[in-house]
Amino acid sequence: MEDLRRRQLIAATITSIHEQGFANATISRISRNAGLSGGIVAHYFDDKAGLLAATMRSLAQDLRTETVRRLKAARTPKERIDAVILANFSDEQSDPETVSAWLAFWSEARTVPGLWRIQKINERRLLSNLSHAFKQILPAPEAGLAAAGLAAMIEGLWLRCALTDGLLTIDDARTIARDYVARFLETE
Amino acid sequence: MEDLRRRQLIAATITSIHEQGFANATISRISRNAGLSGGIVAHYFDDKAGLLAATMRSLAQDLRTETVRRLKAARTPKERIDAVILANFSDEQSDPETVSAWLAFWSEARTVPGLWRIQKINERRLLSNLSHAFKQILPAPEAGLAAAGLAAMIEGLWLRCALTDGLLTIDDARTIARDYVARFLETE
DNA sequence: TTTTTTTGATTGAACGTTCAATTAAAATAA
DNA sequence: TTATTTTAATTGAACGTTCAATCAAAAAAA
Repeated sequence: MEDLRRRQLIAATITSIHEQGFANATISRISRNAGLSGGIVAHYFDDKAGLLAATMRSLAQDLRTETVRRLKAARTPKERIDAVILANFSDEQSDPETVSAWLAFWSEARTVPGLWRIQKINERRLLSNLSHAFKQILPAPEAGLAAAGLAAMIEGLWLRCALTDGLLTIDDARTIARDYVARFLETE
Repeated sequence: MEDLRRRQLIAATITSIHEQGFANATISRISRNAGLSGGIVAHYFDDKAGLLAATMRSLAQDLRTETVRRLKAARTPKERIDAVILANFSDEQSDPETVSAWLAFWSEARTVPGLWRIQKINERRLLSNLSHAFKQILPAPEAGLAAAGLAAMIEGLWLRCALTDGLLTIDDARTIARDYVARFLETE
């Protein structure tokens, strides 16, 4: 029951942020979206800050699970880089609600310590996955540049997906990211 | 006097967003930061929404001015692309307060029509500047990919500058963006 | 003086939190 | 089984706080 309710409220938080913006994602709106009463948030998450932190943790966890799953199937460094790209642009990770929520949390995390920690861990993991793989196929200085560049590009593509309203599709994003990687590898 | 006050309040809005986050950028805090009283906002901007829209417009205007200035000095398509990169990563456009404010407005613009229009115009201009230049030195399909890719990368690098706390410097960002462009041009 | 600018107190609405009351479920006893 | 007790889950209203908006009054400028 506890797990179900927590999942319900986290899902309703993401939906609320997507539909009305972070500022209007109030406890009463979130709980109404979840089909529950307002008081339930305090029961399962202590307070609103707890619900928001749990929501961001849930988003990070989903992305991590998807990434690990695809990395396991990858055999070469090149495949590992592609796995990270495909994980970030999978259907679940790049649906509009998820992307909207990520964008809101990026903005919010800057000044909220509890969210900042989650953000840093996530960011480190992305960069570490990419660095490790690039270092096996490129000389050190170029590998660092490729990893930082691809990490920035992935998040930039997410941002544009959230802000372009269909002008840039997930498929375009995949193509652009993969093309970027290919340009590093074809000189070998 | 009117221009001075408007500039004061817009600057105070950007500072407030950077220091306390968008949610805590209240009228009383913004006006206190500007050394003025709370009522002044209504006098010069009607209401808070007016001040926020004016702030985003001011950010977009500054970026536009800087871009136009550098584009005028550019002679070749390659120089025009570099001008756009250098404008986006100039000292004024990429200082922490400005980047924090942009991030907050990106998030907010999704659900606020008045901000969404500003965002769309800005986005179109960036893409148009890049597309036009790339089309003069690359075949059409590759030019579109390069323009979309560089636009995403520029915003992704901004995002990382706002969220990495000095781990990625403006200088790194410039290097990564320029390297991306170079990889398109060296195959010619 | 008249007009413009600025203040700061006031208002009403909306928010997060808290908590006593209610309901449903589970455990125990008859 | 049926009745009773206990536990847990959930509600919804009340409270105090904070905010944006309003406005009458004061200050400054013309």
